[in-house]
Amino acid sequence: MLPKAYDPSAVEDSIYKRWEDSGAFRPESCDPKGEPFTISMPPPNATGQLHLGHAVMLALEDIFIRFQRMRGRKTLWVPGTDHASIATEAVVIRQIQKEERIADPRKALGREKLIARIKKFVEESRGTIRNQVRKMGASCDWTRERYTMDPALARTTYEVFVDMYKRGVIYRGHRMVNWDPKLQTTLSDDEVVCEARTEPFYTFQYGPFQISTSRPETKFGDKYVVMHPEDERYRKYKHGDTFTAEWINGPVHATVIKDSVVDPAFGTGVMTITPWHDAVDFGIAERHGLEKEQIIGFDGKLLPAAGEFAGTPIEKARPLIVEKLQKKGLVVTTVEGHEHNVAISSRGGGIVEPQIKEQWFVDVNKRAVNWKGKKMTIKEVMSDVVHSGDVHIIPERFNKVYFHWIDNLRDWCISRQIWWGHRIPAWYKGSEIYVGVEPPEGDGWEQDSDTLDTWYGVSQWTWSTLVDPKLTEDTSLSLQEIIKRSPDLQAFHPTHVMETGYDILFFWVARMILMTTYTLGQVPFKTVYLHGLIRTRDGKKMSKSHPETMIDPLDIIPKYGADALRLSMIVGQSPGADSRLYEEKIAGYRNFVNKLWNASRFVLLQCEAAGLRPAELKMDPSTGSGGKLKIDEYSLADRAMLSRLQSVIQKVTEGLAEYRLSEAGETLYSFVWDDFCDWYLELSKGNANTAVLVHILRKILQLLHPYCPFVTEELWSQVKPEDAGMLISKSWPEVKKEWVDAEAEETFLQLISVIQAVRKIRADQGIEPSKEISAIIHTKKWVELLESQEGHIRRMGKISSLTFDTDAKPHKNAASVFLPEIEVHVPLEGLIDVAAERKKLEKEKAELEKYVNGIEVKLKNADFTARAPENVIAAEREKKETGAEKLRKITERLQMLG
RNA sequence: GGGCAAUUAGCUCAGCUGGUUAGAGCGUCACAUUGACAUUGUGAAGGUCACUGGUUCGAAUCCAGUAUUGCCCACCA
Repeated sequence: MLPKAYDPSAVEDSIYKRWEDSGAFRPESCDPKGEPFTISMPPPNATGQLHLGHAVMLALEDIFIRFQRMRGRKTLWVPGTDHASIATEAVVIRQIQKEERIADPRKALGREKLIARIKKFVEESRGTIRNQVRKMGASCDWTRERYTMDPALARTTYEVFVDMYKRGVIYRGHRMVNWDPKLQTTLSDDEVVCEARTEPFYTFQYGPFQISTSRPETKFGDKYVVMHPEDERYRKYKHGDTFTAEWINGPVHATVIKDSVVDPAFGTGVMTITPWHDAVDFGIAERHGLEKEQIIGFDGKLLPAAGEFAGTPIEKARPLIVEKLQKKGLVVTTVEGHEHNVAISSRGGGIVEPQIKEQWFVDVNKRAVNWKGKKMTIKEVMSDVVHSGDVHIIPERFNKVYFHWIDNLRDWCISRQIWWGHRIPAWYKGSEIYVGVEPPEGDGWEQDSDTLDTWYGVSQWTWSTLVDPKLTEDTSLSLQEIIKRSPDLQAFHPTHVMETGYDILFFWVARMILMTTYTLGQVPFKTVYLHGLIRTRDGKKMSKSHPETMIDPLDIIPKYGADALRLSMIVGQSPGADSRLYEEKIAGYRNFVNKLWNASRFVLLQCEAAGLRPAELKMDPSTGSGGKLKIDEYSLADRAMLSRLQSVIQKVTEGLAEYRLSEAGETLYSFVWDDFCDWYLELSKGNANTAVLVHILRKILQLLHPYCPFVTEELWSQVKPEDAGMLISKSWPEVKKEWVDAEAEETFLQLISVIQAVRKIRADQGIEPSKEISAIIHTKKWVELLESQEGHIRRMGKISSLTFDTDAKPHKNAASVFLPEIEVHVPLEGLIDVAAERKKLEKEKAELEKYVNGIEVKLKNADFTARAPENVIAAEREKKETGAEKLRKITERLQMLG
């Protein structure tokens, strides 16, 4: 017999092992005729611990996968890890700095040794991650585990790079980049975050002009003044005019430039430019062919161009420069508290300095993708796949965000000045350049020292993980041949769902669309399901700097079980919205899991009492063969429950298929707790139909399995039919239409109403709960059904005597329980007054009739009419038709009321 | 500066395309409870659905505006 309480930590690990050992996670164990269903697990960074973000990702994907697997799809869920170049290198460097007190590990160790250290660190982390993923119950195919630094994935990364280079999509050029002086590397636009700072805003005299800036330290080399071509105030100055201005380190020869990016309304309408350190200025300089000069070094210190300030870090130089200008009398005004945005590195937290550097870029405007029979630009394809619905984003509102991002997308800087990652496959010899997967022949070639942005390689993840690694060892095969010959790639790509946090929609989801459409001519996935951030009870972000705010899945699982954790993150959450998590919530779902456990325990006890083995029990109420009852011989409660079960199966199946996990989960939660436990099991006491009990329990376990796989699998082993295998591979329950019995459900509700009414009488009359009372119940329509349930009603309502009287007339002072046919002859207040109810319905019906009969379409909004009149009319008509349906419903209810 | 979302019970949130008495969980209170389950059961209290207008027979739901909060985007020096 089962213990009284469920102890997840006692069984979870062994259940997981049984699943894994059985091969159930592999598509090869699924029905060979099943349609494939694939998910690529977003690879966690190989930096160590999994957090709640990973936990929610694993829970969601596991639910998708388990549901489809149980339905007979050939499911594949590919796990893996990401080398996470910048993040991992930073973690290891910090570790070395801390533990070995080496100030600059890069310098001290050199490239080879540092990489070796990182590799070792990553190996350990990956082990930890694998273990953590298992703890969550994730049913992914470990035999297909991948890592972004696998030789096979490195090969595909390089092949795509070389291909893009050859077709001119990847280019090398001097461009404005986001330079992180702290980490000594460039960053992509997405790795830069803006932070509002208030700093003084200075206006300086510059020749005849006044110019404003919050960054005086960049102004040394400024020798162009720019204004809007149509600014009347500066009409007398012509484009190309020159003049001499006294400036920080003496006079400069300046030139007037007219450009329409300048906003005449801002400040004085005139600005000087610093093309090397500002993207706008760079654009102006490019348009007019102006000189560019570097003022700030890559170490964040001023260069010789700053004269006496050379070598000073910029933040120190600023007040000194202002002071000097002040002495020269060139400061016009200083406004304190000017708010502007400062670019901060999301990686290292340092201030990002725009610099010009030679870097590798992906050209997003190159017409180089073959898509739907057309040559399109990367941008166009990225936009098209979402517009056309090839990729469907859940929740939909992220479409807008996505399109906005695409519209503003600029070339993607993919080179990073760090060592950990895929090294750029380019070699230089003097002015020669060679780009290829294999190093060039001959001496004197030196490889580019930079590595690729992590997101470049991992953006091929959905398909590079499916490439057959053996094929990539054969250097004579082209990438397209490898793709064609890889069986998994052919069978399982495109993947079905990409489930990830909305915070990496741009970093990753968009880039996967880019890289995969380019290389394969396929979308990487059909549906994008975005989850939100998990926050603390107060709605704050959980952060490493405040460990007390963190909930660690590995602390929670031993205490509450993986199932409870999963439920607490899924049920009651909607996609794309942030949610809060705290221990009481998890405890609530632990209680639910335990409730399920004990309900099963009760069922088993009933079987034992009847001398039956649950495994042998089969329910086939349609035939009634083998001495069993036919369904219409079942009790009211049995039929009502079986009928209710059918609609639950339908709702849950639809919900899961349409990614409405929370809704389906809630349906199950309330069915199990409110219907099955609180009513059906109570009614079964002393009069149980074990076949039905076992049947419903089995269906519940099946339906719940995607949500809480461990406890359901454990219980399944107790109640499963003899010939059935593990729950993980059991087929999903089907709706049996012939068991739907609306009348039984309705009557059952009446029965419950009677019981509740009696309880209420007791409360209202102040009758002590321990004391039994007498009640007379008159029924007309359902007298037979209710008579069969007399025992239950008496028992649950604590009624000492019940009388059924079919001929009784409705009593004036009787309190009626919803229907006039059931009356309780005890005066009481607060129950539904049938007369009032009828009146209300009649009024509503009359009102509806006016509007529903003979559809009169009235257009509500003139604007809409102008735009799409037909649509509006159609929509309006449809509305009226649903109105008609409502009318029908009301009429029906009125008839029921008599 | 642009965009998106949220605002419903003390707390966390449901409420789909407008229509029975606005729901759930937690918390609170009362009562129950010796055999599935105290990780329980039954019930109660608690909401003018942020505000103001509008559309409608009818609005938490649709529209407009306001306020507060949060997020994303952005080259205003």
